[in-house]
Order: sequence, then C-alpha cells, then structure tokens
Amino acid sequence: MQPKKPATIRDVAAAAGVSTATVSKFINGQQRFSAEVEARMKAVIDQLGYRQNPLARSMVTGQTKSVGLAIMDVRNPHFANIVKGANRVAIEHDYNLLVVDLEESPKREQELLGALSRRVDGLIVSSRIPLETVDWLAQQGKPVVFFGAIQRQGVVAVRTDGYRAANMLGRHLASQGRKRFAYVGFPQARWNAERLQGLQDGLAQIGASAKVFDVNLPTPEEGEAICSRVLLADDRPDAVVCYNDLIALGFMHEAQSLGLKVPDDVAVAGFDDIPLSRYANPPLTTVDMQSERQGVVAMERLLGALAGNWPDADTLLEPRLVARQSTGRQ
Amino acid sequence: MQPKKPATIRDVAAAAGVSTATVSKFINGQQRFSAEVEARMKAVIDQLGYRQNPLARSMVTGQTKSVGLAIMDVRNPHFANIVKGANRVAIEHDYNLLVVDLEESPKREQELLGALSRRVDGLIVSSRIPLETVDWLAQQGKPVVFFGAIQRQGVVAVRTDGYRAANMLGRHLASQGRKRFAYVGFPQARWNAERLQGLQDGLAQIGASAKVFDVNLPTPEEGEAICSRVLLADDRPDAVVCYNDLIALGFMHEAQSLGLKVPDDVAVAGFDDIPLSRYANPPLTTVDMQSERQGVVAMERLLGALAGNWPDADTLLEPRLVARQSTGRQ
DNA sequence: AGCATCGAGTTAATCGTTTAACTGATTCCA
DNA sequence: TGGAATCAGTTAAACGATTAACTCGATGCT
Repeated sequence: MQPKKPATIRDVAAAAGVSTATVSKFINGQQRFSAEVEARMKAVIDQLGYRQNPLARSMVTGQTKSVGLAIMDVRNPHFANIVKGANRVAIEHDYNLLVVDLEESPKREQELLGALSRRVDGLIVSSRIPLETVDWLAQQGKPVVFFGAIQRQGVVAVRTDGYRAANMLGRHLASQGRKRFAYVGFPQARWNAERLQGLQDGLAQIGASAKVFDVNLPTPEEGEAICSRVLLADDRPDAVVCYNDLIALGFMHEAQSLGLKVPDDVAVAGFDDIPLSRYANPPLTTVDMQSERQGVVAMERLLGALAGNWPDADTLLEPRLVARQSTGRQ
Repeated sequence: MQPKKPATIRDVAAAAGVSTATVSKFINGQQRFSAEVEARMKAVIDQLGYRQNPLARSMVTGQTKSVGLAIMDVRNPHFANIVKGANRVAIEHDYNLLVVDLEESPKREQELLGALSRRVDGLIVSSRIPLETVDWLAQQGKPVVFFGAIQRQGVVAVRTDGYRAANMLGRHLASQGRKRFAYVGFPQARWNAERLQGLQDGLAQIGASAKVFDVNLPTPEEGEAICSRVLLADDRPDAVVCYNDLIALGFMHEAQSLGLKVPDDVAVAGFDDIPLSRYANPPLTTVDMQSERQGVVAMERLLGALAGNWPDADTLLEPRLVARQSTGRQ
C-alpha cells in the first residue's frame, strides 16, 4: 500500500479552480461565496478526503487550540478524575486536551513539560514543577494553571482546602471517641504537610496528636506494607488517617488480615473519595477533595485566561467529609 | 507583564552572527562547527531562552514525534493501565503520547479522532472506531494499532484472549462446585460477546450455562444496581461473573449488603485484575487481561511500524487467572 | 451621470523550521 | 603543483496553512 500524501489546501484549490485563500475562508466559514463555487469546493473536499493540517494552521494563527495537562500518575483515580473534568470542559470549548503522565520522574519532567509547552496554548500542572519552568512559561505568555498555592506572575492557582479537610477528619474521629491516632503520610506530595497540620490541629482540640509514618508511593501496596509497623507498635492507634484512599484501602485490607476489626479495633480513613472507596468493605471514610471539580475549574480558568479574562484571584474549593463505616462509632 | 514572543531560530542566528541553517544543524547535532561559533550559539541560546518550535519542525520533517492513544474512559483502571504501559514505551523512544478520552460520545469520537490523527505519526485506538476513519488513516499512511480483532490494510491488532480468559474462569468456578451461574455483561463493549461465549463453553463441560444480565456502563454503580435483580431471581445463582472488576466490585458490595456471604452464598468474579481487586474484602477473583502489557505491546508495535518494520501478524496476549477468595471453595 | 460601497475572489507575505545545493577556503595526496 | 576531498558555513526553497491588502465588476444612491 502506497502511503499517499494527504491532500493539501492547494490540491483542493486547484481542483476546484479557485485560490487557496478562497478555500481557506470557506472552510473556516469566514466568508460566503457563490453557491456554485461553494458546491464545487465542497465536492472536491470530500472527494479528496481533505482535512486541515492543524500544525500548519497553528503556525500562522499562533494558536494550537489545545491545552496541556500534566499529572503525576493516571492510575491514581484522583488524577484520573482531574483529567476527566478538564477533558469535559475542553471538549465543550473545542479545545484538545493533551495529557502527559510524568511517571514520577523528575528528570524527564522538565523535558516533557518543555516540549509540551510549545505545543499548547496553556498548561494545567498538577505536579511539583520547577519554578524555573513556571517562569519560562509565564514569560512566553502562556497561561498556567497550577494546582496548589503559588504566588507567581501569570500563574493562577486552584486547590481544595487540605487543611480544612484534614481538620474535619480529625474532629470527626475525635467525636467518635477515638483516642490514639496515627497518620500515614506521603511526604513527597505537596499536600502532605497541610493535611498533617490540619489533622494535628483538629486532634489538638481533644488534646491528642497523631503519630506520623511515611510511605514512598501513594499506593495500596505501600499502605499494606506499612500497616504492621503502624498497628503493632506498642500503644496501638485506634484511628489511622492515610494520605489518600489508595493507601488507606491497602492499609485497611492488611489490618483485617492481621485479625483486627475495622472499625471496631481501628478506624481507617483517607482522602479523595475515589469511586471504589464507597464499595470497600467496610466502606471507607474519606474526604471528597473534589478531584473532578478541580479539573473542571482549572480548565475553565485556563480557557478564560486564553480568552483574555485574566483571573483576579485563586480558587479554593471546599472539601466535603464523607463519613462511612470504616470509622463507625466504636 | 508583556507576553513576549518566544525567541525564534532567526533571533538566535542573528544574535550569534550566523545563519539559521547553522543554528539548526547545531541544535540537531548534525554537524560540528568551530569551537568559537558553537560557544557563541550556545550562549545566545540560553540567554534568549530559545526552545525549538516543534510545530514548525514537524511541518518540514513531516514527523510529529508523537503518537495518539484513544481510550474510552481514563477512570477505568483498565484503560489507565494501557495508558501507563504505552506512555512508558513512548517516553523511552522520545515520543510524546497524546491521550484522548472519548467520553463514550460516539458523535465527538469521529471529530476528535480526525483532529488527533493529523497531529500524530500514528494512532493506538482502543475503542469502536468507525471503519471509515480507520481507512482514512491507513490511506494517509499513518500506522494504526487497534485493540481487537480487525482485518484491515495498514492496521495491526493487539488483544488479550478474552474467550480463553472467560473459559478459564468458567472452569474454575465449575471446579469449585458452583452450579448455577449468571453473567453480568456490558453489551456495548467489543469484548463482551467473546467473554460470554468463553464462559458458556467453559460451563458447558459440566452441563451448565449462565443466565445473562446486562448493564449500561462498566462501573461499580451499575454492578450495585443490578445485583438485586440477579440475586433475587428464583433459582438464585451461586456464581456471578461480571464483565469487569469494577462491575464485580459494585456487585459484590451490594450482595453483601443484601445479607449474602461471599463466597459462601455466592461467588463473584470479574476481568482485568485492577489493582484494587486484590484489596477488596474478600479479595476478588479475576482474570488478568494484561492491560499494561497491552499498552506496551501496542506502542512497541506502533513505533516499530513507524521505524519501517511493518508487522507481519497480530498479537494475542494470554490472560492469567487470578483466583482469590471471592470464589473460594464452597 | 458620478461616486462611493459592496461582493466575490485573488495575490503574496508570513509563521518557524529544515535541508538540498551551493561557496570558498583549506588540506591532502600523488 | 594541481586536482580532489574535506571543512565550515550560507542561500534559498520548501512544509501547509491564514490573512491583510488588493482588484474588478456590479450595485446603490443622489
């Protein structure tokens, strides 16, 4: 099979006996032409199977009609939800969404982001991006929406209040009569510190505080692996808060394998409210961090910026406590 | 802040006192120049913060160095795994991966795919793509890797043997002493029919067959919703196979809520072996459909095709039964 | 009639790169 | 010594679109 070169606008123009300018304007609906000419172009176009070349178009218009979204890991439902939300809004506005998965590799990160940034009109970044890159982007005049708190020219920040989220969770656990707390954190995440702080402050109300453990990845495997260390310590905690639902689910599973009853012996909770948390046994208490909404808002604000509405302020979403049986009353 | 136009290769050339051709060759490492000239260019480049414009480059080289991957839903861990696998291979080979989520919207699908196809060198498609589009792609000389069985010029197919997978599962359940079977299918999926067939054939060995129910989406919510209809039928099944793990997890949860014991009263199984299946309570029996490996293989074959190695045959991956407690011996 | 306006379409420059073909100057080798 | 080969770089034509500025004829208005 011969790989035929795709038809160009010139081919169409020639075959229809008009100039390329005419074809271009017709395709983009910028001008009406005589019925006769329009019909001829239409016919030629689908006879040749002509499709615009978006690259060539972008070169001259300076717009790619696409935006980039950089995430840490598609497999994490939190990020998948962000993608989903952002995608929906993008499609509605006729923008393409290019998702890049950073794979937790900081080395590639810079490269990938750099390459991506030249292909898109704007960027949504949910990872620890080097500030240098942020500045470079802003300097190019490309709007950047950043998940997190960042004060930077040309960058708008969107986030869900992690302090408040953890605080609510802490108070919830306290109100259920829990006494000895542990927090399984993921220190590499930018949200980790504020969640821990919110939790501690919440617990401080009853004069308690959480013992801190750390995992290296925000996965159920890690939650499972650290479980025995947390629960077999002397003065075993009766409530464990994990950095996210994935960790919590792994943790809870292993706790049950160790013969402990959840929530009777130990309460377990996470963050994100991923879809499967509701279907765990027992269903997992968590805090809805509005992942999908984050994606939606981020995209809306980015597209707004592209349309010339430079945002005046950052967006702070409110978390929502989702109390389920994994922290049921003791 | 003024959105400064990014520096072009011409700016660099001018500032370094050389021609653009020189700069271009230098950047692409195609030719060595005198130490003096190279140093000057290097200096100018990072003083100006110059980065190649990949669009302009693609225009003339005819290659975008990126490939597209179309999936049905990022939120489904099966697809997330495919993305992961494909992404890994793409990065290794210095290709960009553009993921588009088709959102189950067949109308947009055509458009999105059409637009995407012009931005990439090749495409991996895991959805029911219109054959017309496939042909158009093949005609443009863009390699297409398709998940599924398809006989088409310029298209290579990759899949995991769904018949075999379901067959194994059926025999497994039979061997555990189960007698009355149900299958909760997702008829819109292209794999549904072969899984059902494999299951029925597997059950036929003990002279049994599965009663079929259908859901509209492959989600835990749907699994939950259909559960009572399946289990409260007279002659209640003692083994239920679901189209995928998500459905199965929702189903199992609801079964337990209805007061049934899994696996004692009813065995539940799914397909895909998503990460959380292992952490369900009880852990879910499933068949590993090698989602990630599918992504890896698809990308390898696509990049191979781009490098000129047109594949001689389709790839068929072997599923792997993962027997866990949700189908434990009765 | 005279002049401005409008409609339908064209011309040609442009976007930021790459690359084939070229130029001079130097070096190599017989 | 003289021609070929190499080196270090340049010139200019693409790639496939968009678009500002133009042309040419017809129409409208007074």
